Parts: sequence; structure tokens; C-alpha cells
Amino acid sequence: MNVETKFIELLRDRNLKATPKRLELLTVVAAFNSAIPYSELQKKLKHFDRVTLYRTLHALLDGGIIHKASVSSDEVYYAMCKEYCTSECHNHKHVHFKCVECLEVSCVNTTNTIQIQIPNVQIQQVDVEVSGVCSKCM
Amino acid sequence: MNVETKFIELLRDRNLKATPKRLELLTVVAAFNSAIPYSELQKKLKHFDRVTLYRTLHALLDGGIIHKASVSSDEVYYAMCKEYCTSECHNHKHVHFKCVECLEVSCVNTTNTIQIQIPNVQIQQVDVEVSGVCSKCM
DNA sequence: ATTTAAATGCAACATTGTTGCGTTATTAAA
DNA sequence: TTTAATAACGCAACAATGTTGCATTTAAAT
Ligand SMILES: [Zn+2]
Ligand SMILES: [Zn+2]
Ligand SMILES: [Zn+2]
Ligand SMILES: [Zn+2]
Repeated sequence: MNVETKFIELLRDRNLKATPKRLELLTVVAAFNSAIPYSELQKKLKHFDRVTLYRTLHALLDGGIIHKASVSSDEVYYAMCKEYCTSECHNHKHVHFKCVECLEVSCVNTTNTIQIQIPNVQIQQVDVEVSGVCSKCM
Repeated sequence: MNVETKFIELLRDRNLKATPKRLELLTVVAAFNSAIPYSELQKKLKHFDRVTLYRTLHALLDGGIIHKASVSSDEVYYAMCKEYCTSECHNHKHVHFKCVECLEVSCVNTTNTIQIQIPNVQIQQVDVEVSGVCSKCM
């Protein structure tokens, strides 16, 4: 299936109109080899109005089409959701890794199962953010 | 040892002057039963200039006296560092838990050991952010 | 008490978040 | 294909926060 057709399907599934702006943003996010920083989105989408970028990102986040991958919280990174997510539930089974050298952030599947238990607490979601040095920078 | 004396020691250790503002901020952060949201700091420290709050937080973060506990990234939370940390290395062995009901964020020690391995990657730090429902809200 | 370097407050500007509203575009229905 | 309803977009405007420079005040060493 064509990638654009897939995007249109993703959007219509959430009752979001498949507009050129949204398709372009999705194309940029998906084409980036890792999670894309907000500043990079601004650069690549200069012709977007600031508010349009803001609202488009919110719509896609809320629809569970993209997700934030904010490791170390200085800049926000965005990446496509791999599974079917919604605003209430992002079903990510992966962790986020940020290389402290090249600052690249990527979604990584690990074989390790993360088992966390907290007494008297009903755990709904566990987010893991890993930092270190990637293979390219080693 | 007096708690204020401990704060003075923490600050001098990092070559930071033990000023009344810094001691007051530390007292507020330490007295809060969980990680304190930025908005709460603003409320409790209204007499602080905006820039002073900004720079004081940065100085204490950089010195490894407090740390950010930003779960789900809508608001930033701050908490005392339990171990001896520095700007380069926050040695936290705990996870951050946010209750989706009362929005309280706390630093929690877990007995579970988090074992993460990523092929061809040299891991330096693993941050775990857990959300769910706390005992009070269950 | 004096001195030096750091901390603070204020002003100023940059960036980002956020909302309302008129215009434009999508999409479903006719 | 045309039309109509509704959502998306661009622009303006304002709020909140980030960030820096500089003059004044303060901490702490001498
Ligand atoms: Zn790297
Ligand atoms: Zn991810
Ligand atoms: Zn709760
Ligand atoms: Zn903590």
C-alpha cells in the first residue's frame, strides 16, 4: 500500500481530515530515521504557520498517530506510533534512547522485559528513557 | 544536624553561596511530601523575582541538589536528590511515579532491578517514569 | 572592616503556548 | 458533479516562560 494512502487511513480512522499539511508533517516525521526534534520540524516546515504546526502536532498526538519521545527533557522529539494508539493509551512496548554525543533519539525494541512493582499502586504505564552512546559515536 | 545546616553544607559543597533565597527554595522543595510542581513553587515563592526562581532552580539542578521529575511532560516537577549528584551525573536509583488521579508525582524506590540492554549501545543512564493510580486514589 | 566574586532584581527581548475568528478546504450527501 | 456542513488553516493577539545584560546588593574570605 502507498505510504500516503496509509496516512490518509490513519487520519480518517480518527475522524481527522486528511489535509495536505497533515500528510506533509506525517511524511517528514516518518521519513526521519529517528525521532525528530521540534526544531527540525520547524526547519523542514517553515511554510507552516506556527499555530498550524502546534495544532497539527496536538491533533496527531491526541489521535495516537505520533508520540513524544522526550528524553532528558531539554527538547521534545516526535516519532510515529508503531502500534495502534489513542489519546488515552499509547501502547508502546519500546524504550527511548538518546545518544549523549549526537543527541539522536530513537525508539528501540528491547528483548528485556521491564518488571516494575510499587506497593499499593496500580501501575498503568511504564516509560523508559535510556541515555548513553550509540554505535556510531562509540 | 539542623536541616538548614545541611542545606548550607550542600550548597557550599558545590561552591554555591548559601543565600536566603536558595535556603528558602530548598526548604519548600524538601517540605513538600512529593515532587513539587513548578506552579506550586511560583505560588509559595511569589516574592521571588521570576528570573531569580529560574536561576536558582538552574543552579540547584546543575549542582545536583535537586532534580527534575517530569512524568508525562505536561508540567515539570522538582524533588531533592537523595544521593550525591552532580550536573553530569544524577545517581538516582529510584523511579518516578505519577498518579493519574491526583497528579501527585513521587520518587519511589523499587525492589525490582531494571535490566535494559540495547545491542551496540553503551548505556549510561536509565530513567523510568511510571503512571497509574496511587493508594489514596484507589 | 574590607574586599572580591557571586547573587539578585529589573528591564528587555525571544520563544513558545494558547485562543478567537474569519476564510478556506475537505468530505459526505444530494 | 454540485452543494452543504464541518473541520482546518492563517492571522492577530495575548499569556507564559526562557534567556541575557547590567547595576546593585550580598556572602564570605581576608
Ligand atoms: Zn550518537
Ligand atoms: Zn517511541
Ligand atoms: Zn493519587
Ligand atoms: Zn526523583
